[in-house]
Amino acid sequence: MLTIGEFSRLTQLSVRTLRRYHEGSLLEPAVVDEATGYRYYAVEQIPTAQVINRLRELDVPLADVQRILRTPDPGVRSALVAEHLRRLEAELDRTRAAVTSLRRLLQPDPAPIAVDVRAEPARTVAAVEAVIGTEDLPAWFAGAMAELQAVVGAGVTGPPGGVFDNALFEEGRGSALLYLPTAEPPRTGRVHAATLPAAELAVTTHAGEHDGVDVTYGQLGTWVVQNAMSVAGPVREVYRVGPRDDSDPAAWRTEIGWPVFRVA
Amino acid sequence: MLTIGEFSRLTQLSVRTLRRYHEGSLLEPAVVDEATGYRYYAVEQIPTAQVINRLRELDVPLADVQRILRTPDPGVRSALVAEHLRRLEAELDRTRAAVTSLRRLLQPDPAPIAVDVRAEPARTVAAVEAVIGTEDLPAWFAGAMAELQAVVGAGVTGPPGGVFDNALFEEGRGSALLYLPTAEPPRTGRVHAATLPAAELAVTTHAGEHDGVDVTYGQLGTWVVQNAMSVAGPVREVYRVGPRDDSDPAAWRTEIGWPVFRVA
DNA sequence: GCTGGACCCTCCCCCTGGGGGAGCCTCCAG
DNA sequence: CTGGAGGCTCCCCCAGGGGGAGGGTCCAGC
Repeated sequence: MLTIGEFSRLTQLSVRTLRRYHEGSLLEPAVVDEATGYRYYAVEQIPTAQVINRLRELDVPLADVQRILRTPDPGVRSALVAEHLRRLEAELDRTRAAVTSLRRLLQPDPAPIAVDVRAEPARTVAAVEAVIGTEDLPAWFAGAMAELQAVVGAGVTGPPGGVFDNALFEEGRGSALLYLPTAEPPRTGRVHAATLPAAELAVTTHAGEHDGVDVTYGQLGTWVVQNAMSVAGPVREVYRVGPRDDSDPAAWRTEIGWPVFRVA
Repeated sequence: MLTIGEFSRLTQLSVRTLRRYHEGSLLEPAVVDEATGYRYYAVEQIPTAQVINRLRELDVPLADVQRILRTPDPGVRSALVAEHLRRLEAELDRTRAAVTSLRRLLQPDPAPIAVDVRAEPARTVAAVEAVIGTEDLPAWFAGAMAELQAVVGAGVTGPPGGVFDNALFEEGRGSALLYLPTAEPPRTGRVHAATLPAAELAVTTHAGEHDGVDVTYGQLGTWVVQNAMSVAGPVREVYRVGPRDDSDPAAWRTEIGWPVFRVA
């Protein structure tokens, strides 16, 4: 039997934290003295404590740690852990994107952007739609693009594009639509025909990898406001040159179009 | 002039968060209506808001964000940002270590460890010492090792080793010592002669990359307790085979020794 | 057998960086 | 001129800890 202090030394968990884990029934001491309240731990609990420690280092929420610990089947358990590792990967991607965009934001004189205002007619395309969180957007995007290309195949009549609800950026969750233009939109799996409404668009083109695109968004937003226009509706993107067209990210071109109307 | 809602849409910062940033004078609205309390932002503030947003995505504390924003010199500013990126790198290393050690912890039947108890005589070595946080340990370690090797050179009479205060693990901060055995310890820069006291050591050897070493620590701790011994003093490591001896991490051998005394 | 100091207990408040919601005021388009 | 969208403040909530007060317990050395 180990006192909490000894157990703390053996597990690198602070005494306070061990008490908290007891309280949250994450790691119960083997024995609690009824009279004194003293906690006593067993040597066998050390590996468990270490698992908790490592999972916490991976920022796994305590609730999930509990779930993992309570899972007896090692296969299922490692699946749960793998799930969290995927989350870490996604976070790493976000971090990379933030670094890229920060580099762009902090460079002394940002290149001004060229903005066109043009009327876009309504058109019907093959699309995949979902209500999704920004968190899952990249994964959804990749899947939807693959499905679209598989279904539409050679019938493609132009570059792919997307339509993204403003709520997606404002609240982190919203409707997203990915499309491929084609003459006869099929209806297979998640792919179906969708009509993009006509709109007056303020359009600019983002060059380079997609990670720094939020800076261009900001510039476009600034332009829209400075030109006495208001935003009306979801933003549109057209992937003129993407990873499928050129392996060099510097060659990529993303067209960003914001539906606008003149205020003044 | 933009209302807080419009500004929120253009910067992807929630209205709540913008208000909080105002309160913390991180991002002050260009105009605040005295009568109504309404906040109005200028288009020019969009890039600033974006910088804040990206820095927050990198988990830079608000206080540091403020410091970065208040730094006028772009050179100094990017140095501050680079500092945080280094912090991220360090965190990534920690994450990698946690993943490695977790993999070891979760494998069904962990290999039992072989523990020897042996008396170590006192000896004098060339050492670098510091009181340091676990955070900075890897960087300090690399620097100290390089300095030791440069100073001691060919006079080395054995593998390098380290002595680490228990407080380092218990409280995240403590004294660390790295040494190289040599006949005549020189006194140059941070390198000086130090005497390792004689000790009764419970010794085991950790095989493979250093990342999973905490699991071995736990096993050694378990062994010590189960064999009715108590820990007395800082832990010692000897790097029998390290990155300097073999490029394959699987070949590395770290000897871990815990000063003990028999309780029963 | 006693005693002092190390160790343990609970309880409360603090931190960061947000979110939810109540209750009320203000702006502006129809 | 009026209704609803959108603004305001204030308070409580969350995770996952840390600091410290005030008091009880354990045990090694005398």
